Amino acid sequence: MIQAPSRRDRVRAATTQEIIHTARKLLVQDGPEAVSLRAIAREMGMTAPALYRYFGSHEELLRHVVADIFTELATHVRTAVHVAADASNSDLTEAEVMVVKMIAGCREFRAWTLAHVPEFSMIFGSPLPGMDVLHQIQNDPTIDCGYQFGQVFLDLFGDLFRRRPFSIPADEEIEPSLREQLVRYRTLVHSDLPLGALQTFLRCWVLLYGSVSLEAFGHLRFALDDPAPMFELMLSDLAPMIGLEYPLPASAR
Amino acid sequence: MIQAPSRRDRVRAATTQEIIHTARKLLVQDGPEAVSLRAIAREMGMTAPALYRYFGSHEELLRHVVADIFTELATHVRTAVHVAADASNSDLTEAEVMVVKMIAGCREFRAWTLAHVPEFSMIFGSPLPGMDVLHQIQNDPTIDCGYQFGQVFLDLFGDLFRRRPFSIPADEEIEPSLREQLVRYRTLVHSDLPLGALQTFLRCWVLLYGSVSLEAFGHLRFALDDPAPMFELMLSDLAPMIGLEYPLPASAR
DNA sequence: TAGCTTGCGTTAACGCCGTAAACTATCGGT
DNA sequence: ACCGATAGTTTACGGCGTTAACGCAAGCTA
Repeated sequence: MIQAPSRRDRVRAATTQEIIHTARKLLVQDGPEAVSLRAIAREMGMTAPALYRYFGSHEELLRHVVADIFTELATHVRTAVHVAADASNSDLTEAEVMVVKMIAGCREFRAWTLAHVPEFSMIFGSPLPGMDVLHQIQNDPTIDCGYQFGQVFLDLFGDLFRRRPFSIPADEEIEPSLREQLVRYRTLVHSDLPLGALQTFLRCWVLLYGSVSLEAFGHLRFALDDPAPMFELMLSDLAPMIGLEYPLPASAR
Repeated sequence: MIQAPSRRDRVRAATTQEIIHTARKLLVQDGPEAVSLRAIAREMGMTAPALYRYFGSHEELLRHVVADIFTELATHVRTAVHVAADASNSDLTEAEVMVVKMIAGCREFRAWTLAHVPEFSMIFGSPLPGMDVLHQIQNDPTIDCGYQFGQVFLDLFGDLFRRRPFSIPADEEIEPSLREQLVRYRTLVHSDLPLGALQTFLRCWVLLYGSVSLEAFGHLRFALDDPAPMFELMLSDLAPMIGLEYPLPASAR
């Protein structure tokens, strides 16, 4: 039978989100070092030890913040993809729409990142020590949300491949140790894509992550003030890997 | 006239290096948070305020550590390149040797990184806040050493291009705003390479940085336990951009 | 309705941290 | 022999994560 929400559920559930959002606010306003338990509590009109009712430690709180950021990013990319699909020229084929969606997803990933550098640094910068161990821990929010984010791009990629197949390496062409790992990965994410497609997917991810994080972290500033054109170049590297020409034909823009 | 080294030069010059090395030791042993002034001083049998004789603040000390790491990495890559050249088959042409050197440089960058993840995170992870401002500050060791590191790969790249020219975009094919920035970059680093070569250089840097940092930060672990094959794939993406076939012909390995 | 339990907060305290100020010992040069 | 600089000390302040002990109010139960 269904029970009425207990006091714990009502109050506490609302407050954990408040804490996380306060932490994010501090992160954005004052940088990563400013996200201290005392500062969060101060901002909320509480005292620091009170936060221990909600999180076991400062680090656990941060991991929930990371999870929150991950899901927000995933949502942003997903909705940007849908918006692009809806707004696309209505006489495009389904396959062409997939191309539009793919490009929109990559562009939104970059756009969100540049608009949220502190958050991006938190989830994609140097990992908190002890992150390695997390893969063995159950029920960690970070891991789940990270996978959920990866799934957004993987779904996009899978749809594109099914509707507009492109050339991928055959299983025998894949380096054996990689092939074995791709098999594991495929079962982990319950995908039915061929291994070659997964290999291409990861290659695309390397490109996308590389160019975006380079830009966000300022590691191209030694050469360029505005790395935007480099992102476009990256997209032209990406396109042939998934059977597209780039820049896109005018009809798909 | 030449003066004998004053007491300041003798003692102080030796000790700043000691401090930096102690900081690095703590970084490697106990992680980035463990690099505190008190911990460094403790390790050296001193008290924390003594360190203020050598560095104006904790952050300034960290910037010197970053500079130290940058130069070490640059040295490692440079010597690995030389070693590879010396060890290479003696009946190779000069141009073929350049290929060997290029590959060796990229491999050493990855190898050093994986063997020094904490150091890599420090210099290439999410930037310390205030890094943006540093570009206006003079005499900052971090900036100089960062450029020095970049120069290693740029020299390698330039030599390869001169001895074994590959196809690059013409100036007119480069996106105008990027072209303008490349002109600035070229004068900044005193290079005489064509702009198209510099554009290709930066594209290679995106690829190399992306795959290596992805691996070092564990952002491929959601899919792969051992991302080494992905690095090889990245090299095969890189090779055609600079006119090489990859995997290399047996003679050049 | 009285009393007990539980959830959610407090205060106080411990040992870290970066940093500043005042002080001290030691050494080289005049 | 003294002076000034160098390189360290001690002490102190405020902020940090974390723990322990305590308080209060709402909810359930007898």
